[in-house]
Amino acid sequence: MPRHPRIPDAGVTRLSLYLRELSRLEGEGASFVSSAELARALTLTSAQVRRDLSYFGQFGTSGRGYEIRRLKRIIPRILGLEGRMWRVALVGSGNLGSALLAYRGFRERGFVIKAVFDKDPRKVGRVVAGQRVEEAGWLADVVRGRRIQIGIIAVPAVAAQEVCRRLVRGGVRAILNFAPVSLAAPPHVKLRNVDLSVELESLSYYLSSLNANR
Amino acid sequence: MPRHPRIPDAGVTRLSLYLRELSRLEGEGASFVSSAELARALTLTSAQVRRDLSYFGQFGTSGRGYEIRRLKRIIPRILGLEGRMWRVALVGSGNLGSALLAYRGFRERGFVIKAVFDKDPRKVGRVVAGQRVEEAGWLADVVRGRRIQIGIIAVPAVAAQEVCRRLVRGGVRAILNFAPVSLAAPPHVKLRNVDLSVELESLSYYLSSLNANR
DNA sequence: GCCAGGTTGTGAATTTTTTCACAAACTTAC
DNA sequence: GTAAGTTTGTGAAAAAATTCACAACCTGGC
Ligand SMILES: NC(=O)c1ccc[n+]([C@@H]2O[C@H](COP(=O)([O-])OP(=O)(O)OC[C@H]3O[C@@H](n4cnc5c(N)ncnc54)[C@H](O)[C@@H]3O)[C@@H](O)[C@H]2O)c1
Ligand SMILES: NC(=O)c1ccc[n+]([C@@H]2O[C@H](COP(=O)([O-])OP(=O)(O)OC[C@H]3O[C@@H](n4cnc5c(N)ncnc54)[C@H](O)[C@@H]3O)[C@@H](O)[C@H]2O)c1
Repeated sequence: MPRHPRIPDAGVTRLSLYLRELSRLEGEGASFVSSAELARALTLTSAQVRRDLSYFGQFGTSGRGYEIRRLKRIIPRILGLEGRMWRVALVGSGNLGSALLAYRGFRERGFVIKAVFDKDPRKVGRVVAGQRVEEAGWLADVVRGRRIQIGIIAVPAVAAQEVCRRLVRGGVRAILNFAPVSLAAPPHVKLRNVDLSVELESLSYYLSSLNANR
Repeated sequence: MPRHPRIPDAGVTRLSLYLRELSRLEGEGASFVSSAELARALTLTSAQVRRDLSYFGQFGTSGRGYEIRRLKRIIPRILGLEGRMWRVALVGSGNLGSALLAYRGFRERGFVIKAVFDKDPRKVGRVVAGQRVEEAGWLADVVRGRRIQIGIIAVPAVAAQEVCRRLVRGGVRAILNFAPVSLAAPPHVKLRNVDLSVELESLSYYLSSLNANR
């Protein structure tokens, strides 16, 4: 199987968005979609859509656009979602962790939570959304034992680096971090941060009347 | 007061990260920080740090670096966080909405939730984290009446566009959207999306062995 | 006052990402 | 079969973002 070319980071994100949009279009009964339509729905340019897809092959038909069913098979393949479930560990079953755990959308997209950890003895043993919360002490061993590949960190900032270390020790190769700290991890581990305060602050920047740009 | 220059979108995000990091450094007793240190902590380059800051003025001292207390006053000013609280409406008090509502971090960063809406009669009237959940029917009027500037959408995807419309009608000028749909809003409204499935899928892309790049 | 060491701010160069623009390809209608 | 109308895929151009690299500057020691 061919090695994929270098696509911009933002391009990978857009592939996911195309996939989401394709499902919606299919639900509406459409069978083909043009780059222009897709672009309009996602506020991009049609050239961008075509370029993103062209990194991976030629999937369109001149004069018709892209066959939705075809793209819906191809994009998951590109994203590494085809015919598999990624095994995920969630660390921290507090407010945010519980919301993530209850969310059914992840499974539909190919991610299944195989372990939930907390260090609070009052939470350990509880069953949340069908998952038993486990003692964080054995995190690394459990993660390794269950062949978990992705970790989600939803613990307070002070604990996040230590949790990250344990996840890495357990062998995960990717981490989604919700704690507002910058984590250090070895280069073979892909880190991704979601910081909601940062998102709001960015809105603030654009709101504040001084920055009337855009 | 001078109009700010055009800084890359990612640069705005980094300003928030600098601010976060500065608080940490201050907590450790530091009083100056160099661009190289800041860069190391956030896995950026020192040139990038200097460039980002230089868009807004000259805040450093050759040979010493940046005075932490000074930067901690200046960055909030740039981000529009100085001496004010942004008034926020949260729509949807389900799993995710409740987690957001309970989060104390937003207030510390200058965002205060002034209204919470839900359309489920069983949820309306409940008090979550000190906030009474209100009937979503009057959303636009309430938002306008309380002079709310930012909306957070935490409702199911199918309801998100309608909620967006109402928020806009109520006069918000920025929206943080958690629903996995692409929203349409007038150009004066700044939209920002957080799609956690997209984040996971991006991790999947980098994990999947076909993409050994990076 | 001078020197050694360290760091900024920023033009210029480079790299990355996006957009333009059009030949080639396909579709539909007649 | 042909013509009119679409839309792709992609070189080439443009724009945007990042990095290089260094003069200028500041500090602290002596
Ligand atoms: N709740 C939100 O909406 C929100 C918003 C933005 C950011 N965040 C961030 O997400 C993270 C979690 O937030 P939350 O609101 O769920 O906090 P929370 O306090 O409700 O939950 C944190 C959970 O982590 C557990 N924990 C602490 N240390 C641990 C460890 N070493 N190992 C395992 N578990 C441990 C705690 O027992 C608790 O159950 C925090 O870093 C927070 O800053 C949350
Ligand atoms: N929970 C998560 O971890 C998670 C993760 C990723 C994405 N999301 C997205 O975030 C959104 C919320 O997720 P959730 O898990 O909290 O869902 P949820 O079903 O727990 O909560 C949704 C809430 O919105 C309310 N609601 C529905 N229509 C409404 C309307 N028109 N006006 C006002 N309120 C309305 C419902 O009554 C409910 O209380 C969804 O779009 C979901 O896809 C959630």
